[in-house]
Amino acid sequence: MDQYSSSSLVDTSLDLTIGVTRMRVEEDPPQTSALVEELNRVSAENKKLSEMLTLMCDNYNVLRKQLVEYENKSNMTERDQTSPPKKRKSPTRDDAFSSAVIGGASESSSTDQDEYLCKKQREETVVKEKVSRVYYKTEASDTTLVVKDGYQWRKYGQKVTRDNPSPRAYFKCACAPICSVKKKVQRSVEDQSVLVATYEGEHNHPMPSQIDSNNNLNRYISVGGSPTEPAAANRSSSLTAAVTTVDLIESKKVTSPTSRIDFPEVQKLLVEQMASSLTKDPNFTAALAAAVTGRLYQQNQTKK
DNA sequence: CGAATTTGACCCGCGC
DNA sequence: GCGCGGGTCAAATTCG
Repeated sequence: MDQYSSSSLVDTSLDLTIGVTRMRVEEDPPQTSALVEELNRVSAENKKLSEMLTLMCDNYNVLRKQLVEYENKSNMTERDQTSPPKKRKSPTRDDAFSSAVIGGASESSSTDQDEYLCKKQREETVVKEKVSRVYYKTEASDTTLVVKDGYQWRKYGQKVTRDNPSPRAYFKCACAPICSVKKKVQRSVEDQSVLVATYEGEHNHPMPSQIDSNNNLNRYISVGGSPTEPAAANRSSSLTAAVTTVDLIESKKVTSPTSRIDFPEVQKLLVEQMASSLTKDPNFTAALAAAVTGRLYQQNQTKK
């Protein structure tokens, strides 16, 4: 949580004015004023957007605090009730394998007692397992149930469930059985463009995409939990998109910090590339739309 | 040709 | 006990 609140302090400005203003002034005075005006307008807009984003982050933090408090309260009451979890435990060989390895009792013939112990261990691990849900905004036309969260997954099943007409895809972490994290991905009933990913468990290894930091995946800024845990419960899709964009901007900012200072032509090129890649990037447009609609919604709420 | 994905069969918990 | 439904397995298929 603190990690995220710190992210709200991050300078989200696109900083599109870098050196360009000075460059133009020297070259072509008649056009400069218009360009400067345009740049000022864009940076003002940019400033507004970053303010909105900061505001949204703050609001999110407040909401999240409330949610955590609420969850803590409900967990306390759940603990009082001694009834075991109703949901069926995954009776996978992975679980049996892991519990056997942890217990150091592999290759033994399974007696009833062993089975019972395994079952008990399984129950305990399931109770301990972190289950979190993450919403991803995608194109409605995009029929794939692929969520680029930075980790590598292996699909092991797909099912159409009763409560939702769209199929649910089942994934295991590609590092299984070392990492026993699973996720389910299904389109939201309410909004087909929203993918709901349910994560079970925590990764015990770093995110593979961290090595390749320049790819444009839907990377996360961890809001809660461990840094390797991508999911945080009940994150809104708009926020995810906004967060992605902040991340994206930041990554683009650090692409070539030295060339920005030294070479005006490179600066110009960089700015153009940045602008074009941002406008082409669906994540950016989605984040922008989310930020604006969020703000509008907020204004409507305050008016009422 | 090996790895990844698809998909029908199967397993198991739960409600009736 | 039986059927339903969610979850998993594994053979078949596709892909790079």
